[in-house]
Amino acid sequence: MTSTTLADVARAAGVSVALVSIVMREAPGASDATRARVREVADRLGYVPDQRARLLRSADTRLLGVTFDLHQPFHGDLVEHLYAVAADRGYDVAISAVAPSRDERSAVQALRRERCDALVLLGPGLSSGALAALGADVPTVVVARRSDAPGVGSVHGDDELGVALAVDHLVSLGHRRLVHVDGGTAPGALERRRGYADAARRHGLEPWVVPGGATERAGVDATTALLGAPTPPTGVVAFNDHCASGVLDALLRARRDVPADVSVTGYDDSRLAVARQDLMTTVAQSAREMAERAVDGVLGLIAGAPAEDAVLTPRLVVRSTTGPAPS
Amino acid sequence: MTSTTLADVARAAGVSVALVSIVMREAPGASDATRARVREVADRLGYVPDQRARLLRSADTRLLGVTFDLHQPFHGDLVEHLYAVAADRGYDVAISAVAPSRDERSAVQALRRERCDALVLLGPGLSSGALAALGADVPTVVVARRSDAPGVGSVHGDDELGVALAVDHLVSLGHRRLVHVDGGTAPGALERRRGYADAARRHGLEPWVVPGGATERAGVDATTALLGAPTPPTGVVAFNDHCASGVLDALLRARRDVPADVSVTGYDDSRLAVARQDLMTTVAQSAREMAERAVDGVLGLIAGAPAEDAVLTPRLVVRSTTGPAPS
DNA sequence: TCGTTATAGTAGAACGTTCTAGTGGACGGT
DNA sequence: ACCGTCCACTAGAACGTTCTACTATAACGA
Repeated sequence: MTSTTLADVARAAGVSVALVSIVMREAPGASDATRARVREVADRLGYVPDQRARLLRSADTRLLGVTFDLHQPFHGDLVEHLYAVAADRGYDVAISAVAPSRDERSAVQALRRERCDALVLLGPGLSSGALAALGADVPTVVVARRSDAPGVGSVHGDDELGVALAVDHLVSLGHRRLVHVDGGTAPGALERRRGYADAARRHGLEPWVVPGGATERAGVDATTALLGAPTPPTGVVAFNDHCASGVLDALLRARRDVPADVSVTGYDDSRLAVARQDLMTTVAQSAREMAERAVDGVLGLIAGAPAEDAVLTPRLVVRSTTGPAPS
Repeated sequence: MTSTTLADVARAAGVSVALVSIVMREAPGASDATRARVREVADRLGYVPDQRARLLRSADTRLLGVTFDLHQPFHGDLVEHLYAVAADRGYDVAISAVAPSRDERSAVQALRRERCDALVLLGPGLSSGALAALGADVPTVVVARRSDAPGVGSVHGDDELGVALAVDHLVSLGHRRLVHVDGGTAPGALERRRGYADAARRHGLEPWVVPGGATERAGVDATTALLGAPTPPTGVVAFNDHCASGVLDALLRARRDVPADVSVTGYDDSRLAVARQDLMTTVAQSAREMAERAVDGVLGLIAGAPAEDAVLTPRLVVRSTTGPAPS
């Protein structure tokens, strides 16, 4: 039941431990003949290298610690890309989940015990003080959040620009009565609110913001209230895809046709945006690009570069929930 | 930048390495006075124990490896509970994600390198041969799937019973024209199909199954086809919540009222079931209970008990997508 | 006074790997 | 014949912890 070690393989192959290590690491210093023989023996014994012992020996672990929220689909996308990007740069990834019953401190602590070379935190709720303290100990980059902590890098989308893209799109389709169902106190909500207001004014429109949130329910509730308005909007810029999904639900229930009567935009281009029957027009943040900037950010920090704040340009994805304004 | 070790703390506190180890582990063998002093020094130096070195020394790692699908919300729930249950049993959890770009083999291999004491695989797609081979090396339990591999435990819901609960519920509401939108080749689809057919016949109804799938789109497509039938169903038993969500979408689009015209049931009680405006009637599998059975299953295997197949009893959650059959 | 026993503490091996500093032999040039 | 160089390979230390075996010291009963 106890696992095979380098020493077992060495004994069985009649060579030294060091040589087996050389062969397993594909390092120079062994003839092709012995290489083949050692490999054969290792396979036969079912040898699996012990990661802990390996890392313990070498100074750097080439391990990137990532915390993410288990219930945030976009984090799933990010983690997937982080695996790929890190592998490409020769790094391994250790992930640690955050959930209602498992706070961020525990998640980070678990990674620190693993002695990760650097940390990538996805949408962390940590205070900027805690973040700064962490960043002082280990190279850290936060994703999908602005970093206000010195020494800690960050990667996030340009939310103001993203919302402006949605507004521009609707205006170009002839819409004049635009409403923003906002994100309340969710991260990024402030920027999106501001982006909406600025864009609206730029087009000579009076900003119209109703309180919402980051969930379907918030979208439903806001829309129900809106439909009672004397002159309902023809275009809705929702805080995110979840919220937009709620908006669509409520509109459908109220027998409004999308996009003939009302156009709706989401934000995030999550799985949700393409799961519904009507594919959603939304603002996409490239998970791949975010992952790349995050990994390169921490690698920079490891190499001694100063922390930087990477702002990515979002992209409008036009699908079937937006169309010409009703005449 | 290099981290503080036991030796550093020992030197600073003027005691031996072993004593610091004793204090950090809260093991007996140190006076309260020194305990306090050593702790103070450790805190001051910012000592964080090195998990790798610690585990390397002790024979068992008290580490449970878990693989899960990044894009499966129910897996998120399971992982969250696994963290809690494992902690309760004195075990730590290492998670490794499966995603389109990261196959199960890599995910499992990463955990094996960590020398986990046991493996819990959530909804694995591994062949039963591969599973058996794995189980021979390390105690393994699969969750949300039947294990056909000898030596490998499993935990899953009683799908036939779950679907029967949904059918019974609809029949008790007076429905007679029930259709099952099935899950195609998805895991569990076969059992749910069978459960539906048996239950229908038990009530003297002719089973009516249409091909579906595990996605919103499948639900939409199946429903669109159904609405063209000469006598459309009054009750729809969908393969899962995603599928049911698509069914609801399509019904709403077609101006059918739920539940006045048609009743719909989902399966899984995922976040989706309560995210929609109309809270979904669905069959719940307790994630908490699954996590408990899974952890206890692997602990049993570690202790030398034979592998077992735990079948959990599902529960019907009645919400607002089901109601009396139209007269 | 003397053992006996409990308690506080220490030295050093061990875990499985990588890395440094070699050893010894084959080969080639002078 | 001799020196140098390259190559395949090895011995043993090192990483940071835990664990076993051991040594002092103090307290206690007789």
